Amino acid sequence: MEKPEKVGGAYDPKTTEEKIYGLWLKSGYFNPDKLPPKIYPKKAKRYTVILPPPNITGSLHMGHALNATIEDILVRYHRMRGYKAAWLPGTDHAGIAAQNVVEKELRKQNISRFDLGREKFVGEIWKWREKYGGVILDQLKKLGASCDWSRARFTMDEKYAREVQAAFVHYHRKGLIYRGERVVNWCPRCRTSLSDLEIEYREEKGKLWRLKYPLKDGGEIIVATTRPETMLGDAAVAVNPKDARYKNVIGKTAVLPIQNREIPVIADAAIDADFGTGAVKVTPAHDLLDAEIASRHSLPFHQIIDERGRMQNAGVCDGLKPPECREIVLKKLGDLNLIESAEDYVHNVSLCYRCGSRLEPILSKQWFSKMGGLAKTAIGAVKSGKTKIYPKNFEKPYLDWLGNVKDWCVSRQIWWGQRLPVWFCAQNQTEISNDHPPAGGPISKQNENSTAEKFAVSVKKPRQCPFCKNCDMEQSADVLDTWFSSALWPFAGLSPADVRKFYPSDVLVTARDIINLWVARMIFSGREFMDKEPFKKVLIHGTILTKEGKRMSKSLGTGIDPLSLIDSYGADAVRFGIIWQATGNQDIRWDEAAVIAGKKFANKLWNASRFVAANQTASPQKVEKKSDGFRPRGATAADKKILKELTRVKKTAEKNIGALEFGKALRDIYDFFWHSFCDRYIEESKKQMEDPAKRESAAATLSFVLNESLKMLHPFMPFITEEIYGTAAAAPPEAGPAGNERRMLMIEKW
RNA sequence: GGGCGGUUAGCUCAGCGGUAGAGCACUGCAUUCACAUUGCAGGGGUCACAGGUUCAAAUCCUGUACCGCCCACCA
Repeated sequence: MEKPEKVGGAYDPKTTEEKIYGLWLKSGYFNPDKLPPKIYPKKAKRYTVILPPPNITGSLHMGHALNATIEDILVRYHRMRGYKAAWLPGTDHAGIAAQNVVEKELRKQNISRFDLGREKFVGEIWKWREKYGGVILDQLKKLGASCDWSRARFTMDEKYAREVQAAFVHYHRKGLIYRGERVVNWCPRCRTSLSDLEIEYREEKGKLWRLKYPLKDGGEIIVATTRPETMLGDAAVAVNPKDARYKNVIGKTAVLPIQNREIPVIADAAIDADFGTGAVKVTPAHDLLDAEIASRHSLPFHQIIDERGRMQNAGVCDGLKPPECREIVLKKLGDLNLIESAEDYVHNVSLCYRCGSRLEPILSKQWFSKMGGLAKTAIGAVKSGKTKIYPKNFEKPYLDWLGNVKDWCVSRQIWWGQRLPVWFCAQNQTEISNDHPPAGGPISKQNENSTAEKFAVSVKKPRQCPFCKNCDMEQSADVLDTWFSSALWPFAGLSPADVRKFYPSDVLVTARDIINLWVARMIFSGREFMDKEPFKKVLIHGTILTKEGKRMSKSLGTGIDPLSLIDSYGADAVRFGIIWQATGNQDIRWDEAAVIAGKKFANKLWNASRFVAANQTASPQKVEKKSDGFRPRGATAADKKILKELTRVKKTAEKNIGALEFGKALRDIYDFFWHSFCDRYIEESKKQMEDPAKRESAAATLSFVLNESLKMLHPFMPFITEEIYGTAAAAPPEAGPAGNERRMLMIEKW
């Protein structure tokens, strides 16, 4: 089939996007300090958004694209409304994630981090970061993000890191950070503690064993467990005090099989009489609930699993992994005829959120942040309405979590991150170093916390050891939780002048999975250090899923790469497609058809503007200002109608953007532009053009409506609108056909 | 165990008290007139199910079913 030669041709995003982004960068307008003072006077209001700092390990995925598109819409819209708009970007050092990535790289050469040693290994991560850490920000540029790149921060920048350490010192001085030996969630692969929020659960088919523990005075008590191997660390058997079945067993002594250790039978209200046999083996060092029970009853903590997740000090199967040990224990118990039964049982196992390894609760010395008071301020911020969460449903999980939150383990035993500003007396070392691979020996003594520990807390190394007066103090080997660091993101690392300009920000846009992990912690940190909530609004957007409703995952190959979409359809079309689907706050089942619709729409815009350009009259157009907008002299009914509709759609767009309803806003503008303007008005204008008396008003109306439409669409589709605006097609009538004194659309008055 | 969403055209979703909408897909017609990445016309839905409130319900209330997500120390 032969196609007729076309004069103008279709819009090609590739040839324009790079050029336009270059123009924006050259203008400097992404930096609010460089906006033209004529348009943005000193007293102009500010509008600030902070970019949730992507991990340096990441590459742009659909979630980032959605997040960034929303933020860019808000920033561009407010910039056009006359606000000194700022969007502050940066990246997160992503402690465990980044360390794991580099460890994996090294493993290919058969090198472990311990082979390199701490300093060299951290050097490797820095090298990696130099090479790849900025990739994701460059990818955001492809999307059209109007971030103030001159203010890009990194959470491991010297200034930022120092402020993170200072925050630790501040909390410690206030008594809000303390050191304690507790049972914590431990990842044996990453060899670090994790906070309660850094755990993922997976259902696993296992068995529930009923084991017989003989009583010293004869008889037996049957306990139910999913992990028989942990019986080697048992310190008691517990029952509910109200459980009639065990009334006369409480206080008696059981004899732990295999080790033949005597353990008490105790009563604790935490035991559910309806589960299993109603009697539970208590393993204080390897179960969070058991640890609580143990501390209530002063039971000993037998640490039988080490930092590598291997059995130790158990007398049986030392050095083996727990599942291997389980077989041995079961065999021995079977031989002793102490297994009552074993039934199939589905239960949740806890996994490391970074590497997916099975976690082992172990007893460990860690640093904890007291959450009580801080949680209260974070609750108050939302309850008082000082920080508003959109949509409102997300307030409940936020408040519920804060209402029951336990102290936050903020120390990590990895190497990549801000070192704890804690200095130990070298003569009285109590810190267990994590700088060497654990030998498998005892990692900490039981109930050691009574010893007075000799450490000083300060950002700088103390000149003189306050304890022995003459040692070279050693800094704690631990680093801070990445989320402790990112909790300070709204202000840390900014110059004092910038803090005044940009704190607090207007809106935080993020995904729901980090409401507690990040948002709540930013809110109380903001209150603690800046005495003010860090943002007025929190917008929780949906998650982009596959068309089948499954999570997008790189490893499963279900992910969609926004960059390849941009390559195929253009950034404007991708932004359009994302926002088209982002109505309400529902999760999005990704449909590429929406991006195709965006590409078609871009083409429509392009061609409509060519038509408008071709129909401009030589002389400047006369327009009258009416209360409801502009109206050309001698306007026809059709002219008036489209102008009236334009006024309406503009107001609706303002309302929708204000309400953070971007999908609605876009659909409405789309419908107006395509159907009202192109299908109806442009067709009508063709007739008007033939009548000399109606020609001028048609030309003026075409130009005016196109011009206004470009402005409305610019936050959504910045590249093509900027490109068209730079041509004569969209010259505002009052500016004359050649478009004198044109500004860039990005700073044009909305 | 608790909480939060969802269930509307073949697909992805809007609508959230007044006689069903969009994009894509589908059917028919129309190409020297900005655009075939088009225009015009059209087909297609007992709005998950069952009760209730109302003059009126996809829309409000109650319950059920299925799907999804989050939280939780049932060992």
